[in-house]
Amino acid sequence: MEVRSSSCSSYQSEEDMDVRKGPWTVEEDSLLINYVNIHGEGRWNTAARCAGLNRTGKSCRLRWLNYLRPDVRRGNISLQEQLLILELHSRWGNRWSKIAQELPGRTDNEIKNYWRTRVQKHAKQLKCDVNSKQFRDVMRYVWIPRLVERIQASNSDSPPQGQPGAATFSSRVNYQEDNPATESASEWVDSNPLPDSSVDTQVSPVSDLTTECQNPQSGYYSDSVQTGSGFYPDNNGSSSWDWYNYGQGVQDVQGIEQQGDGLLSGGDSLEELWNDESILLLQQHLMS
DNA sequence: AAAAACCTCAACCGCGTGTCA
DNA sequence: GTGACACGCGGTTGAGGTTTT
Repeated sequence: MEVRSSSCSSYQSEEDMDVRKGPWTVEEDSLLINYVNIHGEGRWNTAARCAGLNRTGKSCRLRWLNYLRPDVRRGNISLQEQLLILELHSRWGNRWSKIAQELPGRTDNEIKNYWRTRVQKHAKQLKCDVNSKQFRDVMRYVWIPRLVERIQASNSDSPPQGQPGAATFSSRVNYQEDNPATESASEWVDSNPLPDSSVDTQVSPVSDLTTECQNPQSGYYSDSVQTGSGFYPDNNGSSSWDWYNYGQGVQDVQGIEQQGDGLLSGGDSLEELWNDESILLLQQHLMS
């Protein structure tokens, strides 16, 4: 398809044009793809004009980044990705674009949506604020360790073929090969037992998350939960989270876990880590 | 089978920041 | 210094799809 360039010469402000909004059509997508293939990303207002799109530059940029970009990855968020999101959010808060940088192919929008629809839903179920200490503790001492266990299990049992939303470890590793600067959050945590505002510039060797997960005794989570060292929230960054008594948090949640078997049931998605009983137990604990 | 409730996610909006003339 | 413009980010919305009643 030919990229129209005639409209490029005559500038029309967005106010002058009757700018289109709403869902993109296939033809609009093609126009934008063609334009970016030829001219590259950036200068979105110009792109909108020169590609003959009756859209704002902002809209073009968003469409490209969230949907049309060739490396954008769609489909269910894998367990590994869920783990990364939880870890990174606990460190960086709602800095979605920063978190997205650690999940190649995922967009900030997607991660933000995931957080709002899945994670906040569970906070609601537990009748606590998603930013409350209680919910953070639950995430940190119950949810994340269970996710790690699930990842270990699914990795050691059988290839997670056919599982809903299962991006395999190998795909995760491939991401890292594609993007060597990307480090595993688990590894980061392992090598950074204390909060460190320098994390932004840190580049650690690429790790294979599989290896770490295959060895629960040496894994970060089991160690840290037992010893009270490890994954701390960051009070240096933009996150508003405070320091808190990590050891007490461990005791709290261990108490929850001791209240019954099946606190967290099996399943392949993060949602399935929760069942009615576990929610009830956690609610009771949070009330006390 | 139909209506209501719920969920997901693409897209929009407002605001802050950076750059340049 | 400052105004205009482009860009990027996080919050929010709403249409459409799915599930429940």
